[in-house]
Amino acid sequence: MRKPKIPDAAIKRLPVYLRVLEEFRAAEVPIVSSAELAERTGFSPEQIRKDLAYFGAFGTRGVGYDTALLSRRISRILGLDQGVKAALVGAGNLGHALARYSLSKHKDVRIVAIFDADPAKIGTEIMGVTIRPPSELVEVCRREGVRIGIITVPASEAQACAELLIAGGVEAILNFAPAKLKVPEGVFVQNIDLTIELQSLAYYTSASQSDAEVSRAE
Amino acid sequence: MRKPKIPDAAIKRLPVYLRVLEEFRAAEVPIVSSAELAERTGFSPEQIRKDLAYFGAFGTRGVGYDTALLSRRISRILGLDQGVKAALVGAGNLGHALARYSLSKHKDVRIVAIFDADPAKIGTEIMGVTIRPPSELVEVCRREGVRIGIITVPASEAQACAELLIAGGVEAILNFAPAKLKVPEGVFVQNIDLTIELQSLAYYTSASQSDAEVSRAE
DNA sequence: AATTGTGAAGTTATTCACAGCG
DNA sequence: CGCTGTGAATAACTTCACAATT
Repeated sequence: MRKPKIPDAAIKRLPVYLRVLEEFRAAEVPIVSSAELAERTGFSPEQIRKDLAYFGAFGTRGVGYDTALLSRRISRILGLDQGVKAALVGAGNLGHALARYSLSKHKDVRIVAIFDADPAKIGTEIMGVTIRPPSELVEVCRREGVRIGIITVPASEAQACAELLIAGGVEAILNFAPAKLKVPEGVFVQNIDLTIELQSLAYYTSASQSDAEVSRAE
Repeated sequence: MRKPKIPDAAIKRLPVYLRVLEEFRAAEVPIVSSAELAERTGFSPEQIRKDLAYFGAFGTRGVGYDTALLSRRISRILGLDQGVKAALVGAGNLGHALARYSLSKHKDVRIVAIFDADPAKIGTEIMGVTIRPPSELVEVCRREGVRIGIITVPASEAQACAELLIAGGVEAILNFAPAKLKVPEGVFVQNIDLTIELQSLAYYTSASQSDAEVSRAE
């Protein structure tokens, strides 16, 4: 069997298409062209067509894409059609905010378990989900069929949390801790590091460019 | 004035080097090789050398990099050495969490102003920073010399917030709202969209695709 | 007539391989 | 000898241009 090898960048765009398609669907627009999707997503029409073509031919030449059909197809490609269960580890400020945000907004990726080591938090609830001790993590994840882990603990705890999640059967991790996780082959890690985002943004500010220490010209 | 052509991806790695260098410095390690930095950051030694070489020759052949010197140089390249001021717009769950996190952790990028339209929040404080109404945004950002804007408002408000920030002199925006911001040339926007992250992670889970190549973190 | 789907060309980023230097 | 710095090769991704299709 051939390996299609689809760019990670393309996968990241699929949820954007999904969101815009839902907006069109809500507005009862039955068909959209790649040009219209481009207008709303900010990506080029060619890129959109290419991204979709990686997974098959979903459009009709001369017409466009059926919004309802394409939306379903993308959900299916991402594995969202059956619903995906996630576990959150770390109920601090950020974890708490993410849990509330996610639980209120997402239905396709649902946080079904929350873990924290703080005895004061264990037993309390965030939007109906009870906070449990890490000792229950592996068993609960296995029992619930959790596939995505979200790590919002301090950097020093992150690796241990990742290992528990993986032992619990998690295959993809969203890591907010400023730490490089070592994971076995087959586990996907996506890092979101606020410090990195803010510090790299500083570069695009005129302050960093002004006082140019020019190295050596060639 | 023209910019040298350095990959955005390389800029994003600089803060990672900075963090690891600080760890080495804290451990009183005076010199590190690109191989050691690679070990700790997860990037390849060649990539690290190339990234650093974009800005000049900071190492010593046959020896390595002076941790203190390189750390200072990277701070300077990013424009962190003078400190960078940021404004947060939207003091909801996520905004609140980010403000607390950032104010407690970051010294080089500092949130100096927080804005929210909710009258109940205006006048209250988050870690010593008073929440102000959007009507004061432009003037406060100008007066304080704010360079970075962080948007944590609902999608429907995001574009208006971006415009206020830009009117206030902001050149770089970290946008957490699920919306495509239209900004003038010269303004840099970095989007972080939790829905996109979670939905795209679902793809790397066995439920969606049977044979996937994975285990790469970014 | 209009718009998709796609090989080819172009662009950008990463890895290789080794020269250059301490 | 060891490790950096860098042109060359490779790989990854995007854009172009147009044939295919309804």
